[in-house]
Amino acid sequence: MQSLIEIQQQLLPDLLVVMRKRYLILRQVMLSDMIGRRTLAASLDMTERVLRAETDFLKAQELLHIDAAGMRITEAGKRLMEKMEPFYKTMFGLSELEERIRKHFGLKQVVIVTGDADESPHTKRELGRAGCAVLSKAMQKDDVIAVTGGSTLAQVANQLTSHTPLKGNWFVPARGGLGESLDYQANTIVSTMAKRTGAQYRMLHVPDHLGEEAYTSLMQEPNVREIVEVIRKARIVIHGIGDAMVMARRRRVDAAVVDALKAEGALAESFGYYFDQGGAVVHKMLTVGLRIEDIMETEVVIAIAGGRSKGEAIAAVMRFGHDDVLVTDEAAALEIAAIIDKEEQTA
Amino acid sequence: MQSLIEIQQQLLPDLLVVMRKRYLILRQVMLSDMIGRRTLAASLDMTERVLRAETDFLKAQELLHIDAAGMRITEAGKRLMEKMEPFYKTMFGLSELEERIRKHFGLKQVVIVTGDADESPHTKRELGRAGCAVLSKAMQKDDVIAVTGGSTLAQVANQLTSHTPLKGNWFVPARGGLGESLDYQANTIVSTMAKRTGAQYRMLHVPDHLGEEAYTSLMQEPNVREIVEVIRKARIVIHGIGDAMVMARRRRVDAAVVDALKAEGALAESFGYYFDQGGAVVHKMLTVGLRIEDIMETEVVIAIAGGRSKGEAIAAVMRFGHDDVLVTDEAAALEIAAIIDKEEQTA
DNA sequence: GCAATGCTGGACTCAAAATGTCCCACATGC
DNA sequence: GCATGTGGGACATTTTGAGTCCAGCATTGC
Repeated sequence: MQSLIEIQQQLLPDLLVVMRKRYLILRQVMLSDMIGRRTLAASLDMTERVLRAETDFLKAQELLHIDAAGMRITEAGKRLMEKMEPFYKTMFGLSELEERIRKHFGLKQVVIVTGDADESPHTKRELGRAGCAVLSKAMQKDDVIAVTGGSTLAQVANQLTSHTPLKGNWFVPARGGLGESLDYQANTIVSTMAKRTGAQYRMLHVPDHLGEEAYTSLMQEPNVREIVEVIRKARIVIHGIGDAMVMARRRRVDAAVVDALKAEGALAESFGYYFDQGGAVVHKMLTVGLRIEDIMETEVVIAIAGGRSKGEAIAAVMRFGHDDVLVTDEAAALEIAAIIDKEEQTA
Repeated sequence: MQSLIEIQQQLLPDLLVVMRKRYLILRQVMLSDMIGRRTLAASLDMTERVLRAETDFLKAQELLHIDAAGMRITEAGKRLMEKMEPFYKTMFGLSELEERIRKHFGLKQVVIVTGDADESPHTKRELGRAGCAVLSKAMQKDDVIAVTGGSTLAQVANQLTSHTPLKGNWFVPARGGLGESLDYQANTIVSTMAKRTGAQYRMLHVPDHLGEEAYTSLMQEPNVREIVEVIRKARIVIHGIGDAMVMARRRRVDAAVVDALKAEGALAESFGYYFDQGGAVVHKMLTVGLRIEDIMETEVVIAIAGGRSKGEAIAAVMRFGHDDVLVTDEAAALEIAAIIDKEEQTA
């Protein structure tokens, strides 16, 4: 059964979307006994016209009965609902999760792939693939796309393709270099992405973490300045999310700062900033790269991260509230949902 | 699994059509090893442009590899085909049958509903439903629709509906009265159909079978003449199909004629004519109703009949070659397919 | 019995997607 | 090197989809 769904997903990706839509309409009608089009549209968050097209269809299938008094479900419709019950969760569980998380954080879109990126490399690859799809859709002509480092972003870079090379697009690193391995450096990822899509790119050959003095002098450099200006006006940002402590270690932040982070409850790290549980920035660093105020003005901010262990960190960054799209995996999504649950209970 | 497919067939028949289309493209590409767009379009009976839209999609899904030399299926595509194999028949078996029969008899459309009308009243009802759908789609403004008698047509009549009453349409009986029960009389059916759709109707109060003398004198009658003229210019004809001997008995044809029919190999009866295995008319009767030459000029001829026992008769009438649409059931369709098989083997 | 409300379905407009048609540059095999 | 067949770009046109209103009708509450 699962296998049939997988096949169908490949052959017509929006099958489940349509199916879910029709199912929800039918269910809502069933629960409402008798209901009008406008009321139904409102309760399902659809425009009247779209709903109408669907109800016309369901009527033609004789799953719905429509007359001047309103709509009600037919016997055949009820039977269909019953038969569908056992499939619902496997089929739409993820869509349900996506919608839940999307609404809770006020995002534009949430994409969840099956599995746990912590455990399976396959899931990590799928995560990358999903990220590519989202990014490709967001890209337009002559865009500047700022990219962070990390293994997940590297995964995205390795799978990015473009049918038609758009020379007008620029990939730039969001921040300077970290102490990470070369493969996961923002610079490396940026160059891979550009090469794979036939786009242009610029690198930022500067350490990410700087003292005030170094910062001022670097920003005097014309060629640094120039690229930084490009970075700060990026229309799209795509970034990973990490655990605060893990990242601090990887960045070789000194012990005093680590203690400070701990004290302030830093949970997550993303594009160089540290966030606490409530999504507040607990640690700011002077950077030549993308600053928090740039992010706030970026048109499309895409977060991509997966794995059960990252759930908490992802929730923290989402709460920060300036992301538009979240790409994650099932394990992380379930963690996030649990956090939402807990919060809603105490509230 | 079976059940999931049934659900989908109800909830998204439109998407399954798309799915089949994509499957067939992929299969054809696989079988052809490497093939070009135009060649492929020709072998699949599609226009180049729609095929292109589909191949672009399949390429994006990485199921198809396209380069300057042509297209070939990818590894992922092959795997998909394999995984799909076991589902294909349950999902598209009927579509396949439809297409096969359609092509063989050169019809415009074939519709097959599941089941056997001989055995299950439910299938008979479904047959009627499908007939309604076809008829509704064919009807235009100010059409004249000629209708024959029979239980299947009665079933159609009882389920016909119209969203908007079109006063301009006329339903007329194709032929005069038979010795059948009132419910199955063409006149009765015509009146039901007209009432249910808000259309007009005329009846033909004349016995179907006439001697030459009676014919001539009846045709002198102005009011008979008038309605006969309307009948003969019908744009749509919808008719049932019966077994020749059963119909002859029901019509109380005299023994001599029955023997003649037998001798000539009459197999099927439809709109008052008897057909042999090859679709040739073996018995002509003088009629005030629709004549064979009128049928030949009718724009839309719809045949509707089901049940395993009718398979042979349906095939015979189809071979006659002036039908455009056939609505039948699975059992009859399988019979028809078997007949086609046999014939193709001897050929 | 009547007014008010809520319902569907038709109509219209506008935008977007699908489709039919050509043509060009290019690979490939003869 | 030529003929054939390939994908892909371009563009006009048709079809479809969607937003918005409103008329006509049934039901309900008074």
